[in-house]
Amino acid sequence: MASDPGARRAEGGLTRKGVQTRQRIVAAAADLILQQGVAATTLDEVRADAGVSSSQIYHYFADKEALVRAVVDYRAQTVVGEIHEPMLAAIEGIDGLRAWRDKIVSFQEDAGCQGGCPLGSLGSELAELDHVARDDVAAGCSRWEAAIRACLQGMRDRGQLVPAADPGQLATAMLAALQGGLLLAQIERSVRPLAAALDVMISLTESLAPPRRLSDDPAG
Amino acid sequence: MASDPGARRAEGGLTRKGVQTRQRIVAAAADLILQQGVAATTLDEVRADAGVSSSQIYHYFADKEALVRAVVDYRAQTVVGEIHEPMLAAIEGIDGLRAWRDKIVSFQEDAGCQGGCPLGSLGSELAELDHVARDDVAAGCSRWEAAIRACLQGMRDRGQLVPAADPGQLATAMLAALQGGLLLAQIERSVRPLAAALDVMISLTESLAPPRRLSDDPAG
DNA sequence: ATGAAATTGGAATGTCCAATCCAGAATTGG
DNA sequence: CCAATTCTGGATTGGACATTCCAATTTCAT
Repeated sequence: MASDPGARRAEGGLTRKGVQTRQRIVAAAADLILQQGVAATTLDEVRADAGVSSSQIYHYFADKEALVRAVVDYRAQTVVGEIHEPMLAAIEGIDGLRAWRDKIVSFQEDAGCQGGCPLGSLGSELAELDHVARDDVAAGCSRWEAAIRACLQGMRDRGQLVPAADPGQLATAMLAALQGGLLLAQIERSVRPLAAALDVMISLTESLAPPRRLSDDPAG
Repeated sequence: MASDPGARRAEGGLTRKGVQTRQRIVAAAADLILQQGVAATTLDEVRADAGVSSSQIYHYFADKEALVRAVVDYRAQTVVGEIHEPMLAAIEGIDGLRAWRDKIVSFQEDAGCQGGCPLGSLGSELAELDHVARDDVAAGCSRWEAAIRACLQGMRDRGQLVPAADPGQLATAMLAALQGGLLLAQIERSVRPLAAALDVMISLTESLAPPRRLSDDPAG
């Protein structure tokens, strides 16, 4: 009825600055949680790292649980939506898959194998404590799996994999190997298990390439 | 010098009853921690479930951290030492590997996919918070991996796998697939990812069987 | 049996941390 | 500019939980 008064902007009812502040809080919380887990991260640490005051957190989030859920959404969006989906969509063959593996391995190497998977470790810690958060993580994993499947499906459609190959099952196994490899790497503080798990899965994929035929054009 | 007085028994200086009480505390803590994680498990819950009083916990353990470390050792011993090592040692071929897979999958099915891996989830939650506990989990994983490797090595030695197969790398990938499958199953509340991951790894192992030769005895 | 030491019970303590409150500052549409 | 409303800051509160304390009981070697 009345015209919208005050400083309203986005749908959530936040001004430009408000959106920035909220984002700063989520990012700070996400970093701390990756480093030390949800339970060990206090809102006071988040407050300090984000450079905000205590009441600001409660201005944007109902409670810690709501902030954690925002962190889950943030991780799902960045890890899957902004990193893996584009990378996987650009893959055109086994070599692309190897480059994908190399990026993952060297990223963990640079991180000193700390924190494990930003999404998977959230799932492990929250699965039995917050069913909404678990569903959100599950949705992220589902998206991730679908991106891998689409990559493999594309390879099969282009004749780079035999028709008998099952992109769905392979994608599930690939994601499991990735998650397990990240976990073992975190525990062992070495990328060895991560690299081995991905290498085995990629070798398997390579073994599903159709046999070379004389009519194939090697320069294609 | 003086003869050992009082009710001393084992090396730890505990009587029979003391050992039982301590064991009851560790088992209760292990169950609670599997269900809801380390941070969400209070010592008061452990006290109630174990049927002991508060001071007893502090009689046997210096603090919560010490109890958690005891739980890690307990899990490593039961999961790896008492379950998987014997099972893997008894495997004689691909069929045995499939039976191993079936037991893991139906166990998780019965558990409603709750809790994930009793050892792996501890690793995920503790890796960045307690380096001693992380080392203990790493030692357990290392034993687990060795048991899988010995199983595959045995198959290769018996000529069930081609000489080019690498039991070390395969075992690492198998454990990663298992851990990742357990995590995804916990998040998705379905054994689907766990079954798919193990099936793919076992199919791969099967594909490493040497080709049938006419001189082989099909009844052997 | 007996006494020294281990074991047990329950109440008390102190700290940490999530969550609240209210007053003051910044922002924006009109 | 101005008034409405959002945004911000710091102090406060209340509860949960790990940890401590001491007295009472049980256990076991001799």
